[in-house]
Amino acid sequence: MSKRNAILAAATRLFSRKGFEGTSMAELSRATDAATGTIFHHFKNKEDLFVNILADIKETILAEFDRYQKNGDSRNGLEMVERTVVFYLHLTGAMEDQFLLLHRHFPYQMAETNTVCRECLASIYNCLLDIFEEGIRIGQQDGSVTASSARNTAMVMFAMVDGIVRLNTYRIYDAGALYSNLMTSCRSLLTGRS
Amino acid sequence: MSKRNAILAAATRLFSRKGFEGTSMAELSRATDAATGTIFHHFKNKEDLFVNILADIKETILAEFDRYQKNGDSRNGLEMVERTVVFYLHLTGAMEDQFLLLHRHFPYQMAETNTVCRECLASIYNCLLDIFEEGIRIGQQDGSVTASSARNTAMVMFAMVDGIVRLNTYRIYDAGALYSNLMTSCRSLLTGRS
DNA sequence: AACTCGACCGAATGATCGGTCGGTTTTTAT
DNA sequence: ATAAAAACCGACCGATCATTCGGTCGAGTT
Repeated sequence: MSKRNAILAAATRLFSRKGFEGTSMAELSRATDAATGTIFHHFKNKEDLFVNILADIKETILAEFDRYQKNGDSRNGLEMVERTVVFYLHLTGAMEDQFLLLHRHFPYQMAETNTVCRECLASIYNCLLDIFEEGIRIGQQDGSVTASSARNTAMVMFAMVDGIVRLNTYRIYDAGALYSNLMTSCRSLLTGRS
Repeated sequence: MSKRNAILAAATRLFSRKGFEGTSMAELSRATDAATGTIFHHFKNKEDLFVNILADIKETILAEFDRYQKNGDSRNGLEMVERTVVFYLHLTGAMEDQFLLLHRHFPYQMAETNTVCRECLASIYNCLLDIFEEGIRIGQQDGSVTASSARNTAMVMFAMVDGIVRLNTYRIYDAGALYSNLMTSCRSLLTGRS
C-alpha cells in the first residue's frame, strides 16, 4: 500500500473514533510511520485530507449500491425496499469506520463552508434516498406498498433505519437485537393503513 | 443571572455548535465577559464544566417529561404514544442547543471514561424510552396497539423520531415538512400487522 | 555522469491550548 | 465596622497544535 493510501486509511479510522479536532497530525504521523512533512506533501492541509477521505467514502458507497442494484431481483416493491434495508445494515457493518464518520457532526459543519464536502454528503444521501424511493414507488404500482408520498416515506424509513444503527454505535443499548423488530416495523410502515 | 449560570449557558451554546474540542476556554471567556480564571474558579476543568452542563440538561428534560406526564389525559395507549411523540418534537425545538449537544459524539465518548456523564445519558434515554414503552404497554391492553415487544418497539419508534430530528438539524434536507408523515408512520408502526 | 523530480523526512515556528496563581474586589456574617 | 469568605481578574506557564521548510534519497532521463 502506498504511503498516501496508508495515511488515508489511518486518518479515516482516527477521525471516526476521535473526531476531526480530536485527532492531531502528530498522532496521525505516529499511526502511519509517516513524517508530518509527508502528510502535508500529499494533502495541502488537514481539511483537504478530510475532504479526500469523504470523496473516497462517497465513491465506495455509490459503487456498492450500484453493484447491489445490478444484482437485484425482487418480486415486488415491498421486497425491494426490504432488501435495501438489509443491504444498508450489512454495509454499515462492513464499512464501520466510514459510517461512524458520517454519523459525526464535523462533516456537516465543514459542509457549511466547504463546497466539495457539501456535494459529497448530498451525493451519498441522495443515492440512499433514491433507492428507497424507487422501491416504494414500484410498490405503490404493484400494490405491495400502500404508503403515500414516496419521497417522504423514504426519508422517514431512512431516519428509522439509520437511527437504529446509531443506537447501536452509541452502545447505550444493545440495539443489535433490534434488527428483527426493525424489519417488521419497516413492513408495517409500508403496508399499514394511516 | 449569576456569572456561573452565564458560563453554563454560553458553554452549552458553544459546545453544541462547535463541539467540545472545537471550543476553547478563551473563546468561552470572551463570550461571557468572564476571565478564564473565573471559569476555572467555578469548574475544576473543562470536562467538569461539561458534566455540569449535562447534569442540567438531564434535570431539565426529566422535569419537563414529569410535568408532561402529570397533565396527561389520553383516551387510549395509541393516543398516549402519539402525544409523547408530539411533545418530544416540541421539546427538541424548545431546547435546541441541549438536544444538539445530545446529538453530538463527545458526550458518548466522555461517557466511556466518566461515570457521572454515563449516568446522565442513561437517565435521559431511560426516561424517554420508559414513557414510550408505557404508552405501548397500555395500548396493548386496551387494544389500540397491536405491536409486540413493548420495549423493542419503543426503541424503534424513538430511533425513527430522533432520526427525523437529526435530519432536520443537519439541514441536508428540510425535514420539517416531514412531521405529518412521521405521525402517520408512528400510527402504522403501532397498529399495523406484521 | 550530470540533471530532474517527486516521495519522504523531522526539526523548527508561531499560535493557541487548558490550566495556575497571586492579587483585587464584592458579598456575607458577626 | 470589620473580618472572613467567595467571586473575580488577567498575566503567565508548559504543552501541544497545524503548518513550514531546508534538505536527503533513489528512480528515471539525457
